[in-house]
Amino acid sequence: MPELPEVETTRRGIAPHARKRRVTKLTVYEPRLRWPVARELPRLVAGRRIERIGRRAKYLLIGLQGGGTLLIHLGMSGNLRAVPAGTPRLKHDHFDLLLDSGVALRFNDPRRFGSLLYATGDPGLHPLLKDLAPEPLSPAFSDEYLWRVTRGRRVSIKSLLMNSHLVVGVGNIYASEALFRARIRPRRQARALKRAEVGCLVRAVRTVLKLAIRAGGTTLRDYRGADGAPGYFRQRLYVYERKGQPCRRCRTAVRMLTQGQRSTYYCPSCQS
DNA sequence: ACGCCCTCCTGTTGGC
DNA sequence: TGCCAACAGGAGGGCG
Repeated sequence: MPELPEVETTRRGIAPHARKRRVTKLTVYEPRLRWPVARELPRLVAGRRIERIGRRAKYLLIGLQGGGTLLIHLGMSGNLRAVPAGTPRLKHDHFDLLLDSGVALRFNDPRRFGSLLYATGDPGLHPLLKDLAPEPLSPAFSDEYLWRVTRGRRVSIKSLLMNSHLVVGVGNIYASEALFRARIRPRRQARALKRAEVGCLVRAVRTVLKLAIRAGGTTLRDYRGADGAPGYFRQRLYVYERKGQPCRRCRTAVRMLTQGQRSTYYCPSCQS
């Protein structure tokens, strides 16, 4: 589920609840997530004020008074929602961050690919964050940057878009959508892209992520924002999960192929 | 360094 | 209807 737009939507939904609040208690019901939740985390965060609620790539960052930061990753099927304290726990609810306002930030993740980590000091120096590519909505993600990292790469451009050491925030949905918008076939080798195509792709990535954020993300199955509402970008998808259906630009049937064990969708007529 | 493939986990879907 | 394989939004890690 959650690619950058969904994580950003979650961040925006959580922020009004979390800002300036104190963490009353962290309750971990199921520590067996993608990375085991540190046993000492509850006593480490209890009583501390939340000073900042940020995002880096697909990680939510909850900055605490005194310098530490909670890192929350939603994995494939995770949600973080603001619920009233005492709301009955459902299956796959793995932790509650209870706030002094009586709101709990509740993490639900059926597949348990998500994570709850803690960084001391600068979260950007955490091992899982330190080698991430620039933010796609920042100036650092420039034509020049993508041109440089695509040079000499034999990997397909679609797989490259999903490599978080080169591009962050773009997952399986938005990789297909960005390539459609840039009119580039997903199987092209990254190194074969022309300069103009790279520029077009940078703009396409930015545009699709911004539009999806504006729509509250894409809900295919599980995804819900912090208030429980689905995202509405699904109805704006051009190719993703539209195999066999007419391309919304030219009416040619959308095709599906497999790259790196992931499904890719494209229009054989619009994209070359 | 690079690129490919496997893995973690549960739930849903589609084919027989 | 039931069973089982395939597949699902991420991404670290191991291997050649």
